[in-house]
Parts: sequence; structure tokens; C-alpha cells
Amino acid sequence: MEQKINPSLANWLKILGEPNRLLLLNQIIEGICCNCELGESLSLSPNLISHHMSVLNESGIVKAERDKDDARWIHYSIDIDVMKEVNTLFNAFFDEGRIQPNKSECGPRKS
Amino acid sequence: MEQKINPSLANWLKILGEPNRLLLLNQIIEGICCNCELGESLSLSPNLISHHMSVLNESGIVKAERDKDDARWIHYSIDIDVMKEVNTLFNAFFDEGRIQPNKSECGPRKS
DNA sequence: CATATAATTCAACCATCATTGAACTATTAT
DNA sequence: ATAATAGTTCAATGATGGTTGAATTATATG
Repeated sequence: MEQKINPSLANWLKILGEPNRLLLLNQIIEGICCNCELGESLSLSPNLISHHMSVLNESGIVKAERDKDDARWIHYSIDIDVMKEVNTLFNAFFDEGRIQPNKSECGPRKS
Repeated sequence: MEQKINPSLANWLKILGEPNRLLLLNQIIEGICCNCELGESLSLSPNLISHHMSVLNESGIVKAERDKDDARWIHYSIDIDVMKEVNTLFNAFFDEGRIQPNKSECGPRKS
């Protein structure tokens, strides 16, 4: 298992911008937590799911832990603190209050 | 100029997840509006800027219009309504209130 | 008309990365 | 020990898309 990185906003958007990965994340948000169910509802192969889940896991937004009774199964869950961090980064950038009017230096010098 | 598309959330994240494109969008948010200034501050070639700007423009988040006095220049600005739409889409998906606890069907059947 | 400037378009190249199938690891069950 | 199950890792493939340089369009100027 690789080390956790602290992604920038652009990194986050790239990680989350992959359609299948966003669908997987949505499933986990909705309470689905093991690979078998993730796979059958999206009809993705196990190794592909494993790949996308490792990306989500390494980004930090998804936590993974093995089942107590049967360690073959893995349970996924959202790391709420990381999700809040993503929300903060996004909303800080896409804040409508940040939008500035066009600066006068733009274009040909009006004379 | 191509037609405007109405991107899904995954599309938006992919469009905005390109580092140079996000930097360009940031410049426009901060009031920079013509290619010359966008290029010199990020040291990107004109054709590359044109490419990224066309992606932003076709997505609808950036508006482009030619200068009244010298139509060779193009002025870019943010479409606030579209930006609000992006914010709405994002915050609807990444709403912490949506997070469900793990469903009991997950993993091996506890017996 | 000819030249210069701002920007776009085009073709090619290249890197990234999602996808696939097979091999492999780990755990559980018989 | 053997087989079965859940999941990962590996190598290879293929598609997407960012980047580059040259050619092209559009507008403005002498």
C-alpha cells in the first residue's frame, strides 16, 4: 500500500473526474462497501475496481479495512474529514465572490 | 466555434482537472482577460492557450468576445450562472449529509 | 496591396492512464 | 494439504488528450 499524498485541487479534480471512479465513490457514499457489490452494479472487472479503489484510497478520500470475521473481504468508507477538505478547496476556488471585473490593462491600449 | 455542451459532473471535473487549464481559469477569475497576458504569466505558447481556452469556452464557463476597437483581441470572462451551476453540481454530490453508513449486506453474511 | 499582429487550426508526436487478461497473494473452507 | 474465494499485482494494449511547430484565418496598419 503506497503512502498517502495530499492532493492539490487540480489533482483532486483529475482523480474524481474519471467517470467510473466517480461512480464508485458515489456507491461508497451511498453505503456500498465491498468489491463484489461495487462490481456487479457497475459491471466492472475485479482488477479494474481494485485499481480505481486504490487510487481513491491513496488520495485519502476512501478508507479501506478488512472484515473482522472474514479477512478476504474489504470494507470501504468515506473519510469525512478528507471530503470536507476537498469541499473547502473546491469552494475556495469556485467562489463567485472571487470573480474580478476585467482589468483595464487588457487588450489594446485605449487612447 | 463549436456548440456549447452541458457537461456532467464527471465531465466538469475532467475539464477543470487539467493543471494549466485550472491556472488559466484562475487568471480569468482574477480579471485577466486577453491571451497575451495569460500567456506571459504562465509561459504557455499562444496555440496552447487557444486550445485550453476553447475547451473552457465550449464548456460554457468562460465567455469570449472580440474587442470593440481592435477585433484582433479577445476578452474572456466568467459566466457566473454556469459557475453557479458547477458549484451546485459539485456540492450536491460532495454533500457530507449524503454519506450513508455501511449497509449490512456488505461482506460475508454474519450468521 | 503588402505587411504585421492576434489568434486559430492542423497534423504529428508523446505521455498519461484506463482497460484487459493472466499470474500471484492472502485468507478461508473441506 | 488441497481447493476455493477475494483481492491485488503485473505486463501489455489502446484510447484519450496535452503539447509542439507550421500553416492558416482574421483584423489592422502603412
